[in-house]
Amino acid sequence: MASPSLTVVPAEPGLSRYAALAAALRARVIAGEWPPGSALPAEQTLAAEHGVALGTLRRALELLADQGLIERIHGRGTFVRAGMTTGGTMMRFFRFGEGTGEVPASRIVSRQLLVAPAEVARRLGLARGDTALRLQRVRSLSGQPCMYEEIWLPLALFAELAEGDADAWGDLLYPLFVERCGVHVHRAVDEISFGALTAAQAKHLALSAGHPCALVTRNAYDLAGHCVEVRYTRGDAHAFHYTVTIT
Amino acid sequence: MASPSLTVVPAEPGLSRYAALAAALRARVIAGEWPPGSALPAEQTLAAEHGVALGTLRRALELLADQGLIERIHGRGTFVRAGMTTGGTMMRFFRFGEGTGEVPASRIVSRQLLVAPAEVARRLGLARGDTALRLQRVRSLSGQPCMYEEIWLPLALFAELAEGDADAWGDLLYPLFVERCGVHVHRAVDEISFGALTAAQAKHLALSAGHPCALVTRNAYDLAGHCVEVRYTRGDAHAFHYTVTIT
DNA sequence: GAGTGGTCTAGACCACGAC
DNA sequence: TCGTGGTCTAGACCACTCT
Repeated sequence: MASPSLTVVPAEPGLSRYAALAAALRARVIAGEWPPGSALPAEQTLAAEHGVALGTLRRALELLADQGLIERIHGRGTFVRAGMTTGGTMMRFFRFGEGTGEVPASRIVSRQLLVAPAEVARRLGLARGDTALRLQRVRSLSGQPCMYEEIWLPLALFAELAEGDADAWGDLLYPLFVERCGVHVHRAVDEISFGALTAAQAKHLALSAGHPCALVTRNAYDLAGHCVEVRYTRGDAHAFHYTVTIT
Repeated sequence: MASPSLTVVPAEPGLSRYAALAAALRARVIAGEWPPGSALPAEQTLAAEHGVALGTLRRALELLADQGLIERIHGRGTFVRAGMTTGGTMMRFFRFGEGTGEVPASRIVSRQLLVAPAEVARRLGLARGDTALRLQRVRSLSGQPCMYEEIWLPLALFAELAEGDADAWGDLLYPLFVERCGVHVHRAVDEISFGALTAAQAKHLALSAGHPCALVTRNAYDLAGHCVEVRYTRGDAHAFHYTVTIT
């Protein structure tokens, strides 16, 4: 591997030094020079490598930390964020039971290789006619089904999940994605809307067909910004609640 | 008025100098020393006043800017944020028409002085039995009603709005709050949930009773953090949409 | 104690806005 | 041209973590 940028930052036009530096460091992270969870070199080292003062380097790292790319821990070091391991919970959108932080149990009810529908293909960045892995699962709290999910995964990354015992996957998918496929979900965009359950969906949730539901359509992205998962989560609309602070 | 803090920041225990400074400046802003929309003194001045280096003072101001209390404009100065004048639109939660940035027309359908229900009193911080001003209004786009709102205002601040011609208020309330009552809405917390329209509500929206609706319950706060408005906004659940980014 | 990030300082210079 | 905030530097010292 060629030595990184051992010289002065090229002073991009219209960009401050630290902003250009941050972009350069972001590129090095995305290129995999420091994998998720690993530590970056010390500030002094990075500052010397890029030929800037410590303060400028720190500004750049603060930017990346604000953007969620890295995490700085006093006394330990600067680390590439490992991704949303448990942070992406859909429970943020629903109020079931007593609202404890309990992780809902997961049961895979279907796993198929299918041609991705147009909308899914668009979201995943697949070509028309490409196949993808579709999972359907029910999530339950205290034995009560509360969410029904349809999950689409590109085969190029998740072929590993097409086989083997899905019952052994556990209740959380994102840690599984990391362990089995090396995929780190780094950011997700959730679109909320309301609709009605089909008969099939309702059955899984022990509700009646046509019952109102909240639908969360999630696009999940990796470090490089590629969409790695499309997920449709449905739950009883009456259990939906979400809080937003406007400033 | 006593001279502010002309001496060194007292180095609060467990707080960095700039954090303590930010707290001190925040207190001065909330006390009204610099009203919303007005400019703070220059960095050099403030740094001298508080006996810190420029860099430290800047750190404090950056904190307050991140928190949305002040706004820094290169070449012009540092200003106390004037509040959400148009930024608080409920249209962020709905998809009506072609999704233009159009401001919905407002029609006040009722204005009454009523004893605040328990929940409203709690949210507004009123005593049991206190009266409040209740507005009901319909908001329309291209003549089509799309949102129905019930708005509760504490009389102590909004007595001015209990009289006069409400038809002359215009389509936005927050600018009216500033002009007529000197109340700046600085922050709002919106809780989203789902329900069904009562017959009365449905009538205003040209829908049928029991139609599914999205309900946005807003608490609006002023600079000092006091709740100055409670608002219940209802709209057709099928028009609801909202996007959240998770990191 | 060695190594990490966090704070604070002092000063130079640049970029922007208003007059 | 002047006053404002924004950038960059260089260095000292503090606070936290690990061993």
